[in-house]
Amino acid sequence: MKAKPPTVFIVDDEEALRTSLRILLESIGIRVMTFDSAREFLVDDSMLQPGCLLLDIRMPGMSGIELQHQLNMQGAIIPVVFITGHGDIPMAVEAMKHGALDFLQKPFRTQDLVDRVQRALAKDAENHAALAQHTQIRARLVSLTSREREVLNMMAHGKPNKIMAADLGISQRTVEVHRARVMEKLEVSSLAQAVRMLMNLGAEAESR
Amino acid sequence: MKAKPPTVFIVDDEEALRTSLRILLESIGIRVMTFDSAREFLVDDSMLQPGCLLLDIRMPGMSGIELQHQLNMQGAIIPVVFITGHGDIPMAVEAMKHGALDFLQKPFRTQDLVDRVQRALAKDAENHAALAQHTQIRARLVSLTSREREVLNMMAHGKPNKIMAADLGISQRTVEVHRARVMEKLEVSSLAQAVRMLMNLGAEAESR
DNA sequence: ACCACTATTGCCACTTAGGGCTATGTACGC
DNA sequence: GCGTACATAGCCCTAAGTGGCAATAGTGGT
Repeated sequence: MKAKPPTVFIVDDEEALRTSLRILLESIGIRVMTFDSAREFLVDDSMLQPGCLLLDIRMPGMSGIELQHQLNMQGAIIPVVFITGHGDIPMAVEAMKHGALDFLQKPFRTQDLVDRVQRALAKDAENHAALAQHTQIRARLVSLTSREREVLNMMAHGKPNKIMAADLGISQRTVEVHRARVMEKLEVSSLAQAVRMLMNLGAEAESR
Repeated sequence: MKAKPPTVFIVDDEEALRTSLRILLESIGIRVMTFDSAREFLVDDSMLQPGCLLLDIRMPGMSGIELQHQLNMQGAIIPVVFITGHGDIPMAVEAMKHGALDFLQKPFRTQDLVDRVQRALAKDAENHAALAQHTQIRARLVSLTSREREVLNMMAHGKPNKIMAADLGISQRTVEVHRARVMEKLEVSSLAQAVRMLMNLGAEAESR
């Protein structure tokens, strides 16, 4: 598809830190984009792009924690690494429980930072791969009519056409037609593949 | 099946804390078992029982963190809540990354502790429910012969019997027999159910 | 040697699923 | 009103899966 270069998004109100992080990361060939406030990051569409977020907690206006919650509510999948000089344990624990990938204290060793950025970028690549698959599957599912969805669900539970016909109060032939359309729209050629497609969506939606 | 009462396991070297936690938790009707060292907990089989673990970090001998790693390596599923008076942020972050459910600092409000214990017990109930299901499914899968497993995998990929027969170099009738045995041993009556059973195992095994 | 388990295959009858073709009825938007 | 999308359903025929009955064969253990 499209292999956009991953970018490290840095949100921090201190220009000195932004600059030094930019120099450090660019020196190892990583694209960097900086923001001096959470708002500025939010108005951008950066959270949708591949990359990771290095986020300060204590900032004027919206805090890093608030930004994280905002991103979670928007369903953003970008990995977040907090960097802070004024954190405490409850704050770190809360951030982690809300899905932060890491929580780094200033001052830090550059190698630590680089390691975590790389782990975050790797995680993001995973997320995007999974998301791309889900998006495609969802697109196929929404193209089904409501009747077809009913039939699909019953298929996924192993009901034979005869039973479906009885349950739905329609003829078996009609069920067969719906079933054929379902298979066509989902772009699968066997019931097994259709079930797997559905389970891939359901199972990962539960996880975490 | 067996609804064993959940137990809160407390591992701390300070007797005073053990006692006060015991009194607190037992006062709200929760079973408590205490240990004064990580080793003592490990020799017990408590980590296999339903409940949760309240774990101090700084202890003589094996630290709480080390115990957590040990439990992870043993595949224990018991939720761990750290309680410590001498923690720092990197330690808390590491503990959380390694799957700790929470990380509480002393001194804490009793209500906070109770909340977290209850969340941990709820989480454990979930874990055990999922584990019980997995165990049962695994038991059925191991009862399959290797040939049956081959056929099952091909079934799950939607291959028709004719193709399986060709791939395996055997007659179609034989494939049908294996297929029938698979369905019987898995205690399912449709291909869809068999696929769902397999996916339940695979998908959750990947997650986290 | 005998038994248990597995794998193998054939025959037959019955049930299901799938594809092609055609056709009716309804709802919606232009 | 007309075209489109959707649901409905019949007929015919082929392909695939299921279940019962019977039989051969190799492997491993008692």
